[in-house]
Amino acid sequence: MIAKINLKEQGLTETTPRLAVLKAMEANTAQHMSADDVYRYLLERDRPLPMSTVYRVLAQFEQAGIVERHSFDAERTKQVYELKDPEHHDHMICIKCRSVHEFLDPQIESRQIEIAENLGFSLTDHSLNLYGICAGCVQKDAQSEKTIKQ
Amino acid sequence: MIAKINLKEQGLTETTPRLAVLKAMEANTAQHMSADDVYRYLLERDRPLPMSTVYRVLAQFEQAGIVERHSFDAERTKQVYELKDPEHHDHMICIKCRSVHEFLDPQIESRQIEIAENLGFSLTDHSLNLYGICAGCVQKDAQSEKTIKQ
DNA sequence: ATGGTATTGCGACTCATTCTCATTCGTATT
DNA sequence: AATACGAATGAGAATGAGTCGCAATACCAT
Ligand SMILES: [Mn+2]
Ligand SMILES: [Mn+2]
Ligand SMILES: [Zn+2]
Ligand SMILES: [Zn+2]
Repeated sequence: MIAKINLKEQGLTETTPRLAVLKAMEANTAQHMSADDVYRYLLERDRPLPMSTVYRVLAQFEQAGIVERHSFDAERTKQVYELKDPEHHDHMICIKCRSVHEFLDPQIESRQIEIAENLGFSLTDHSLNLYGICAGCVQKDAQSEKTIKQ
Repeated sequence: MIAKINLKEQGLTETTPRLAVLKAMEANTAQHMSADDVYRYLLERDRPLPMSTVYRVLAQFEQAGIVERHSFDAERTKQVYELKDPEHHDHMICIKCRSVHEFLDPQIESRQIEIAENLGFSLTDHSLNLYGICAGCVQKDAQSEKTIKQ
């Protein structure tokens, strides 16, 4: 449940493109969306916005703390956005099916703070991504192993 | 201390470009080097290699497990490489001076494994980056605060 | 309405990285 | 030592995500 976002309260005037992008994000809270995902969503479900505007608005939203940007996928770096979770969470990404699990581990969170403190670092942010093979894909893998052996 | 690397043992024939890139990496273990850093290092200290070859060789090294690739810097994604640490470590990056501290925290490491297990994930890899302001930059910040107030 | 500021649309641009392909190298075989 | 053949390289073109510049619009306060 992400609180209803009011652009004005975030210091952004309510323009048509901004409202459109916000709607796109709110309609897809289950996913992490690339700029292109937003672009295509609006093209199909709403009104077309040029990519440059999509990027610009997402950047404005990021600055305003409305969305968060991530680069999963160490390699092919296409960045993705999601509405900012007032809590905060980290991500576990399946390298087979690209599915993403979100989690929050208090132990890890507090260790990070301790580590930073010990080094005299003033911690402002962090990103933790776990990569692996999700339960579903592990099973599929086991299946095809069998098939091959037959 | 990173063990002497033998290309043949890693399944790579010893060609001049490969040896050059390897030397560049070994001469700069204190840093995380971008492809361009490697390129410029070789240009100045050794023999010029085309960027395409630098990228190609670094990719080969990555596949062979000789180097690791990271994208620090959530924003301007220029990737960096380092000789693979047989231990493994995570990174804390100063957002002011771009300096990088390496650390390894057994608690965090083992929590990650537990988290993955609990979700049925088969963990293959992870990346943890802490962002903040390093001790040095915190001080500088404090200094300039004072100066402004005068 | 008027003027001034903020935002948008459009295309051009950047720049890291990858790709293509002709040439060259490495190595095994006659 | 010539030949053959796949592997690796060099040079530059191509790709593609993301950014920029700027004229046209929209928004807002007088
Ligand atoms: Mn998320
Ligand atoms: Mn490192
Ligand atoms: Zn999966
Ligand atoms: Zn610093």
